[in-house]
Amino acid sequence: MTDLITIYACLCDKTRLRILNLLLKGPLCVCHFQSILGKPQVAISKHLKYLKNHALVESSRNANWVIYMLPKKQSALLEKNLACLQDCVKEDGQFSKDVQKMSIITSRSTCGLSPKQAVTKINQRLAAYEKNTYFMHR
Amino acid sequence: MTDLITIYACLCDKTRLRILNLLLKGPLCVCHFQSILGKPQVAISKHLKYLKNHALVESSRNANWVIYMLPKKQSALLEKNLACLQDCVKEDGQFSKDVQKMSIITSRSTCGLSPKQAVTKINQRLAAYEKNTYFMHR
DNA sequence: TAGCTATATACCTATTAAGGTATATTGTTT
DNA sequence: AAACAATATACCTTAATAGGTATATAGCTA
Repeated sequence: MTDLITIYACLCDKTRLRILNLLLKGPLCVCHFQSILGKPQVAISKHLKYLKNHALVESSRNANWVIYMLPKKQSALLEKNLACLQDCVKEDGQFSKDVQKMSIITSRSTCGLSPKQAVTKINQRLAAYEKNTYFMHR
Repeated sequence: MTDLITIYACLCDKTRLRILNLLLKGPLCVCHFQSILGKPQVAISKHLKYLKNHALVESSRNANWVIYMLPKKQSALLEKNLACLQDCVKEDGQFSKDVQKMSIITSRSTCGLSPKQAVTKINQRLAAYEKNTYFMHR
């Protein structure tokens, strides 16, 4: 549905490119974008809204968090451009560092939480996992 | 030199996409863009300037005409994105029609010109051909 | 030189978007 | 219910861009 022009319009902002590059690795929530990209919450939120309005991302709420992800079924156009994007940034330091940070954040364990908190978190993760929106919070 | 964001910014306008799609087939001058795209001269001129400012096209003057073409040496980024563009529009009616029109215009012969005019034109074409800016005018 | 053709530029208007501050909303926890 | 955490929205300011009209420029022709 989203036409080529709109896709390019979404791609012509650095923050949005970084967001999409991260989403190519998996779902992520707003606060993680914040810490990875180092941008204020409102900036992230507005860019995500922009991407969502143009159908480049989807979101689903999980407790207090809203998880963003690439659309489950993508148009051929979007697929091609995301593949091209991935190819274009693969040697770019900033984009690689973003992905590195992401893997650190999403692999964080529940150590340090109280048992109750840990159970809650793990249950959340399991539920999220089944909804294909797996992610982690401290 | 042109970064990815800038390339996407150039690509997020329909007229510019159509211009680039045509240039993928070969050099073309402003007035031909006008007749193929059906846009006023000033619009074409401004979009070409935009593309040139961002190093997505080059130009060279040939008599009264200014011929635009893709850069002789393109960055890897630009190459990838132009290839992706070509792939993305190959099933789009408008872009195909543009190319069809282009081939009609650029294959136009010198029939109907006075001998002197024809010689002049042909010399121009030869000169242009050697400068890799071959195109045709009535 | 004067007129002509092709192209470019100046200027104006309207729209869009980015970035910021403050506030609202939604869901959770106690 | 109240406080809290994560996210979203309203509103403002500034900048960029598209589109249009009018005019300028560059090169050719007679």
